[in-house]
Amino acid sequence: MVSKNGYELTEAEWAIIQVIWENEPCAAPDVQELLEKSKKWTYSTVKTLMDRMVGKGLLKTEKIRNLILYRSVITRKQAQSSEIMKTVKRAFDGAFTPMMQFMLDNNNLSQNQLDELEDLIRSKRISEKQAGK
Amino acid sequence: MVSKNGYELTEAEWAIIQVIWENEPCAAPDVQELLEKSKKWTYSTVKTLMDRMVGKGLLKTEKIRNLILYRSVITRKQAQSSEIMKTVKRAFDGAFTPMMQFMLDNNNLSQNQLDELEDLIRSKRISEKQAGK
DNA sequence: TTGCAGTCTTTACATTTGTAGAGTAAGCTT
DNA sequence: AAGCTTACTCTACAAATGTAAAGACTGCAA
Repeated sequence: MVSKNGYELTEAEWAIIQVIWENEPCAAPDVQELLEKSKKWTYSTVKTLMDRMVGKGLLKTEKIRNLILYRSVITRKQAQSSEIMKTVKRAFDGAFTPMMQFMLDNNNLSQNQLDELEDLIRSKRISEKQAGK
Repeated sequence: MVSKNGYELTEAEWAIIQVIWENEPCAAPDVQELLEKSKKWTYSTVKTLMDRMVGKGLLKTEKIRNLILYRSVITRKQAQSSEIMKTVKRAFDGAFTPMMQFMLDNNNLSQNQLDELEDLIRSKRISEKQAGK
């Protein structure tokens, strides 16, 4: 199952799909209301964006009587992965380790964060070893 | 010196600026030629893109007789950093550690890569400790 | 001096993205 | 039944992005 990699969400689309992931399934007016604070979008704007996303296969709809409910087609993980892919391709020539190295070097993380990461790597390594890769 | 953070390079702009970083200073025809293989852009296209980038402050020019030389205004690191910032903001709510965690979990790195990272973190931690942060 | 090769300038056009107004349909209230 | 409310549809429009053709300039070769 090769998940078609490459969901290029725009800024606005990210805002919307995040709300949907949290409230799935939900109607356009709700999404608009939930975004009222952060974005100052009108209902029209939100609805237009959502319908475009349906067209792109990012969302899907289900009509119940005269109400339209939206759901996401892609998971948050898929979207996150695509986003990272895009960055690693564009800015690091597709190489992950350099990208992580860059992040370690440039985002002065706290000792705790570093500890966390080290733990993560260690357990990761162990599980990989067992999986024999 | 607060480097204005937020250089949103588009896909095409990335392609171009990479060539420039490698060949700085360089003329439009050269950039076009160097990209011939990967992108199938005509001279017009490349030149238009480059001039727009000058308008955006991503590149600058210098005219020598009747030849125009281009240079980058931002460094590769700045661009990389912006790219990562964008991703972490959009897709990880601004939190770095979760993003790195995600990368560790989802890009099955080899043992060697994991080793490398662990080393990096370790030395990072030590230098931070000495810097007393 | 004429023309060609190389470079630049101008203009254009389709698509995508952000943003939204205005009109329409349908159910609820009185 | 008339009107209000809610949700939806259609249309629009500016800015950004991708892509490029056509024309203009200029220095060198014949």
